[in-house]
Amino acid sequence: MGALDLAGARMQFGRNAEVFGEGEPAEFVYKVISGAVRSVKLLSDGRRQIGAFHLPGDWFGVEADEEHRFSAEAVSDSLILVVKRSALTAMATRDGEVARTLWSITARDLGRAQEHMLLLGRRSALERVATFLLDMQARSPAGMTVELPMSRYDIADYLGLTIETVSRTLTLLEGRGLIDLVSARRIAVKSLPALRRLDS
Amino acid sequence: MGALDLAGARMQFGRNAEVFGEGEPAEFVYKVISGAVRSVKLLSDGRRQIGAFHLPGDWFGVEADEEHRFSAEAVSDSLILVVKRSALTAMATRDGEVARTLWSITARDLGRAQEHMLLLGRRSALERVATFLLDMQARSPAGMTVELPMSRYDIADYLGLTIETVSRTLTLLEGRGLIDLVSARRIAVKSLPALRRLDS
DNA sequence: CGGGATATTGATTGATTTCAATGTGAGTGG
DNA sequence: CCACTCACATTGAAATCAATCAATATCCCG
Repeated sequence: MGALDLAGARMQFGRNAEVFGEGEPAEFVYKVISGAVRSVKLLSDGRRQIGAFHLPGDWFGVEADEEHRFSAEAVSDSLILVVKRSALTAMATRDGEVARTLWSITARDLGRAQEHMLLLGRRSALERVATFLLDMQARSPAGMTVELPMSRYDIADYLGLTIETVSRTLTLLEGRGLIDLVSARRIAVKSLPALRRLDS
Repeated sequence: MGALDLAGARMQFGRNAEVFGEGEPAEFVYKVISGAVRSVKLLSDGRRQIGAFHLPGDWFGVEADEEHRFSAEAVSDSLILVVKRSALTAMATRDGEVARTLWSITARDLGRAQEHMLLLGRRSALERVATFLLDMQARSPAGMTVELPMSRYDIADYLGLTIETVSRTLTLLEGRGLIDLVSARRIAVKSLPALRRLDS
């Protein structure tokens, strides 16, 4: 994905700062350099659905449409690469490879959304949390210790659960010896296979 | 979307016939001419998640990747336009507009998946069913009478509910005077605004 | 006119939410 | 350096909504 990295500015966003809002013109595309970003939709009654977490290396905010379908907020202090979209679409009309890359990013997002859909369908709290931990582990730099940049509240809104249920489920997994709750934001995976067995 | 319609064959699929399977090479792309198609993922324990219903005019099975991420099955007897994918991607490398169209289809799928994600998140059965009815109404040819090509079982697996809950919720909506259950597969919407109020 | 699949309705159970209280930990100011 | 505080997290008890188990009912379709 080299081509897209060109001509971008690096911007710092503080914890909870909004990168862009739902419905805003999709003037830029973004890439996480460090930190973490969440894609958020808010319902009228205040309920919140987090569509995805974006970790270092992930592109986000890439739309085929003219406006952003989600808001994006920094989960923790984050460094973000910001690239002007018009430059890209102009390139895409000339350069087939750029066009193909943009399509791939959208397709990858679609894959993620579909997986997430599956997760939110008829799955128990235990399955949801297990799947979430496996995903975070797989996307973590390395090792069996996972650093969670997000709060329980974020996790709950991502999994379609309450913070209490997330908390209880983590405690349950610890009780079964599958994980170790080193601290609230740091979880050591003791048995990947056992977690995978919960992931159906 | 004219360009994509070229060079396709029309194929008939009977009720419940598989159009393609999850993991199969994505050799063709498809468009519903008449009937209805469901995108399906199966979990190991038999639970099923329906990712989308495709109605006449909808493209489906368009992948950026080399294989299909869902299975597709005819909900009712359906006439499907089948277009060789290699022809398209070849066109896409030469013709920027075709590339752009393919991207748009994927982006539209993404939008649908994201909406569906929202639906499957923390929403009550009443909200899910109301949203489903509104969506079907909006996609229906015209009028306030919606023909449902799919079974309660399909609806349940689409909404992440059981058939009993779907059935009870429809009965509840009828009791409240928002809809009329003309027959199992035909629902008359009596009050669009009232349904919308349930859609948060 | 059956007959089997599909749908509705009823009773009960159970998982998750809700309400409520307590615990923990990071950052701040005395 | 320690106590304080506020946000975040855990734990407990009760309520609730949907799932499950079970029994009809209805509708196509042959």
